[in-house]
Amino acid sequence: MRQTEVSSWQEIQSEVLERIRTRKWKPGELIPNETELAEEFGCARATVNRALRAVADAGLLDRRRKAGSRVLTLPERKAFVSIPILRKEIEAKGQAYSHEVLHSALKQPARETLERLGIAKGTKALELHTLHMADGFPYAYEERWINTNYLPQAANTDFDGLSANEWLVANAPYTEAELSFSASNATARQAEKLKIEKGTAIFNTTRRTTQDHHVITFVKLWFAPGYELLMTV
Amino acid sequence: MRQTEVSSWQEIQSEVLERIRTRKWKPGELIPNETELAEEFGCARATVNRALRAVADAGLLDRRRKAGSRVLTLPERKAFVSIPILRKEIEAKGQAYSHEVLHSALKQPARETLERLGIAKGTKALELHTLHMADGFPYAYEERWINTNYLPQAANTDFDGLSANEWLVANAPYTEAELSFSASNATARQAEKLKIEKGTAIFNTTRRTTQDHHVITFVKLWFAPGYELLMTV
DNA sequence: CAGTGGTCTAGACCACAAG
DNA sequence: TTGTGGTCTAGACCACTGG
Repeated sequence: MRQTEVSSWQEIQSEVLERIRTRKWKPGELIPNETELAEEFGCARATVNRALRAVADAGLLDRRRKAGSRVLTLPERKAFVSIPILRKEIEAKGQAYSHEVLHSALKQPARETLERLGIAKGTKALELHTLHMADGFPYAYEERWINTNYLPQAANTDFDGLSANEWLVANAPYTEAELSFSASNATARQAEKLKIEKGTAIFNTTRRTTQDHHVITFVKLWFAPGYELLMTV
Repeated sequence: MRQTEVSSWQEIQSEVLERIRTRKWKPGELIPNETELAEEFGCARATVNRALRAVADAGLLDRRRKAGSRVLTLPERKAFVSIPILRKEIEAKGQAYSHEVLHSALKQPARETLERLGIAKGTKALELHTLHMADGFPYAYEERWINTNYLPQAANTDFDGLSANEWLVANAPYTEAELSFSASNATARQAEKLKIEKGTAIFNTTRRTTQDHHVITFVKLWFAPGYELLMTV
């Protein structure tokens, strides 16, 4: 028979997952320590360590020095989500991407926005309103603020060619991001931009990215009806 | 050249992130190989490997045997999302959780549901409608199907005490899950359950979990207005 | 204080894919 | 064919924290 060609830490990981799944190791229970498992599997402790770390990262084990590894009672499985670049997302559907900058101004933001950008009162920032389109139809409407105190070069950039979304990804890699997703009824203004009826349910995203505690940008997105965010675990 | 005197893999990771951020290593560029970096940092190759693996996991590097490690042009940063247990989510807000099973029946699902559950025509499954409440107010309305062919014990379980959500987490750990999020206008029925006005925008989730390719459950959730899904990177 | 996981090392061999 | 990352090992010391 053909060997399954998996590295040993992955095989150990599978075995561990299996024991948790089948309740051989019950929720709340301590599992054998790394040394014991290394003996059982006939491998180095480092290999067991790698396997258990992976299982713990998946949210199924609680690992503590001295206390050992315990099977979690209510595992919080974690999913990966990638922050989308709209152009790619649209092109992945086989549609043509385009965008239009509807508004661009360097101005003093309202107090709420000042706080979100973490800048002082009296400071200016770049405000952008952009409509993203798929095959010419409105796909998402975006309202964005860019912290030009931290990113002065953004003030002199033309976002008609490359969208702010992509320009930032390429020129101001963030270290942290906060995302939120919600639903709301389209306001008259949003409805007009997206060419839909007022009150239609739309999917919203807000995102704030920072670099070493300096806010880079704060953006709100409203998606045209039918939008669906998918992810797998 | 002067050694950079970093010791742990995390410090190396920071240094690598810094070099990517400051464009010392530009997007699309090949970075030195592991052996060279190990020399520069004065550590073992395994330590560099661990650091680079972490950076690659974060979506910033493309690592290939023989080809080397390359800085990605458009990094797709990945966020962790944990699949929520509604009770915990509500309690975390300092509110009291309760739920009510509005409907429970073992019956033959419609064709569409049969497919989603991956079961044969003529088979029965458990249908549940549940209202989740926070401080007595509707929080989310749930429509769920449980694959009782694979999980026969679910048919004899009373979900009035422990919600199906938690019972499944505790009794049928899944190996894979598919999630989707969207927005919609409340239908008359949904509005009635959530005690809101028809047409109000609500946040929807659907989830399908499987265990070794056997579908465990398929569930749709409609959240009361104001719900927000948060995540950080 | 002592047991457990966290990390590092130096060296080795392997798997993969670019040229 | 051969360079690069992927992994394993045996042993060591460290860091945290439970008892």
